[in-house]
Amino acid sequence: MADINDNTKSITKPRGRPQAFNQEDALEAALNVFWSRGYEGTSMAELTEALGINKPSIYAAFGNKEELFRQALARYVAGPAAFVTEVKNQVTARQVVESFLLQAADFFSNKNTPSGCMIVQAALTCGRGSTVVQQELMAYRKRYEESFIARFELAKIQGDLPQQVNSQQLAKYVATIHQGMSVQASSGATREELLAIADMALKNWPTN
Amino acid sequence: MADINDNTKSITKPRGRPQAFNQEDALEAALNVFWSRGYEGTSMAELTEALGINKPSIYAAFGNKEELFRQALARYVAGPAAFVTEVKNQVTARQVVESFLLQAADFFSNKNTPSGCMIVQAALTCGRGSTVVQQELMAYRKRYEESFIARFELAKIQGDLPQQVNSQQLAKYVATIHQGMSVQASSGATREELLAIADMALKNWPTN
DNA sequence: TTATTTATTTACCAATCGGTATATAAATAA
DNA sequence: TTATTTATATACCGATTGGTAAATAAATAA
Repeated sequence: MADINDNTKSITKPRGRPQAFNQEDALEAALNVFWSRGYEGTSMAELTEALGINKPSIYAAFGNKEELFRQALARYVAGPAAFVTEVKNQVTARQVVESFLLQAADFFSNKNTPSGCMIVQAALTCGRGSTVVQQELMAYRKRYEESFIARFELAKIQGDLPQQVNSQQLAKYVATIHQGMSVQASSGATREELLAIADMALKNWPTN
Repeated sequence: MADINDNTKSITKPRGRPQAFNQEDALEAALNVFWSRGYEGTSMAELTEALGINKPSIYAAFGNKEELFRQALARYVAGPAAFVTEVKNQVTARQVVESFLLQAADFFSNKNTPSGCMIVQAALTCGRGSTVVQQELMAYRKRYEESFIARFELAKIQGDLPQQVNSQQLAKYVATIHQGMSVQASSGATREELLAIADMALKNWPTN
């Protein structure tokens, strides 16, 4: 029997005038602006300029400024910042954190992208009208921290992290280094300087 | 002979209508708004509300928004954040940093003041029109870092810090912890959590 | 008292903010 | 062709931004 929701024939061309821009490219351009200027520091005027698209087209494609920011943020997490999730596949907790901080040093000082972490910087402070975005970024940071806690608990079970280690504290310590490095990067710290910071923080790894 | 610029007789009352508000109190109120909302996140409307003064009086007393911010920042440095300078009077480098990070933990989590460090948060990202303020805050951070470098060099001369220590790297490490703690505090970290981070960072102190 | 000086209040300014109504252009469907 | 659908460009919206002109109030000086 034929499926009523059969969409296999949707190879047919869409009905009206085709979009004149590549939506992924536009989203990446928006990401770069939000990443370097923050949420409130980015104006719709600057976005139209950077995307090469007029405002009504942006609103038709992405909703509004806040929605565009959310989609840009999702792209940031899945794209340039994906290493933060991937490092958890390292075999030991120590290797996870080493890989995390060293890659962060590279990432934050990459001259082809804005300096520092978008999730840390995009709305640390903001006006009354943007507290929703501010809290969403806080929630992102909290979730990342919790994922490190879970990884450390796993490491304790697997035996590569001492039982007496406080996973919450260790995760908060690692997150703090990461966030501090982000501030340093946006203040002009070089790759070498960031690597030296990461090295120093890693000297501090708990042992039996 | 009488000094032409003799101002000793300036006990005389000023000429016109007296200021109806206490300028120091107003500046402190402005500091609190800028501290919690950042430079761009603070509007003149919110300032008039917080200071209880109309805009023309603010402009007459402080210049403009940018100047008011600068004066509030100077008050921040000389007042609540004065401990950052004072800790350098501790006798050893190790004591300087310990005192610095533990006091920062207290300071950032003080419930009577905004969370985190104004110099870190007030303009990490901003719109095109505020890059001057952004760079001034960067310069503040750089100066603080340099003052720690100088203190560590002194400690090496005084013999309480090993000669092979790289003062630049150590100062950058300490600054990174501080800045990371600031982000943590503005994300809701408690005093105890911040103290645990500081303790962990201090475990890492260089020895012979 | 009257003149002068300074601060406050009110009302306003141009520019910019995020967001949209309207008209037109470019595609497919019939 | 004509109708329908969707995207574009232009021009505009009310609200808010930082900042000020003008009128009034409160003090001292003469």
